[in-house]
Amino acid sequence: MIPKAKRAIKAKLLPWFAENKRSMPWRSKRTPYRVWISELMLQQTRVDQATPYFHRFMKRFPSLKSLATASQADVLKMWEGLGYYSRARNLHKAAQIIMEQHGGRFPKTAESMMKLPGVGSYTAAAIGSLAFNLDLAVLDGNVIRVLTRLFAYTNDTQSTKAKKELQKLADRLLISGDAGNFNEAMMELGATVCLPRNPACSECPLSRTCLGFQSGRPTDYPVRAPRKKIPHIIVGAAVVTNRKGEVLIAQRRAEDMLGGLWEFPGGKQEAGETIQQCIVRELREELGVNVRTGEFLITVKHAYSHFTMDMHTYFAKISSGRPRPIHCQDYRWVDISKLRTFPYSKADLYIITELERQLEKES
DNA sequence: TACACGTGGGT
DNA sequence: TACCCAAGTGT
Repeated sequence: MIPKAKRAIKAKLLPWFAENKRSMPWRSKRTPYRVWISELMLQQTRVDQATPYFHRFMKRFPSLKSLATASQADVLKMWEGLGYYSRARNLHKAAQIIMEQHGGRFPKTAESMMKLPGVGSYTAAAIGSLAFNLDLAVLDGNVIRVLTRLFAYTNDTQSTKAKKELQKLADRLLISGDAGNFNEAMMELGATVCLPRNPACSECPLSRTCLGFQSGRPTDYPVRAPRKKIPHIIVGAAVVTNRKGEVLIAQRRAEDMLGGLWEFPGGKQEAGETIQQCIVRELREELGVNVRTGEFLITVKHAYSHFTMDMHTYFAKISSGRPRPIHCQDYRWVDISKLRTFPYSKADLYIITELERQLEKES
């Protein structure tokens, strides 16, 4: 079965890929740096979403050195809106490690790459195959779907055992000397033909070899345990202004979710608490100030990876105390026109947009 | 090992 | 609407 599949990949899939590959900016020049950035951006992210970020990022940080010497805030600002911000924090750290410990040269083996923060087995194989032509097979969501259908593989793909077996399968199918094309072809097939819900088997170059297709139920694969339900929380947040018309923003702690990003201070509503009481308590805990809440601004409804949130946002004024960074990394009083120079998550960007809209309306 | 970690598009 | 999913990694 494996030799037959391998022949089909060589005779059918690679020619299909040559004909059907989409134009992507990082394909033009496959330097290790460019491949690294693109692969990180593409983790759990669609090509269309990552593409504009890649262009902007390469313009702002054209070299490894420019990235390593930048501030974390600048790197996060370029990553703003892409999500999974640990990717950006790790990327920045890794760039500094490469400058300091590798003389500015990207490491050339999978083992040394995987010592870099944020580079796991997938990224090491992707960079190795695409930038250094190493015989390394990637295993991502696409490849898992293609392989489980191709071989009608029924183990839960989230198990360690299945990951190992599927990696071994990919290793054995890999076309030696052409790993980059093999990897991209497998992923491209998964992304455009071997789709999760509605696979286009009639257009698939591997359908004659595919046990999933022959079973008539390709969408039975991959097999995985059902997801758990995710919780919903209510959050109160404050746009605190002072007499100068400046706004108080706080920087999230490095190790927390959205670490290093800035936000309008606030937090999760507790049982038996009104949203105003929540805001007063959170501002006291986070920044050591007492506030009076004022007018309602906006409710931001947002879905994170592991919970959903309604963030009720009110204006507020400090009634006593001076801000101190207690449950945050830093704080700043910022003119509204300068708010966007700091990096935020999407939820807080919605607040800024609403703030600007109201300001526009008043003038 | 299972869960934390963002966001946007598709059905 | 609510859920699923996407070129994963770290803990």
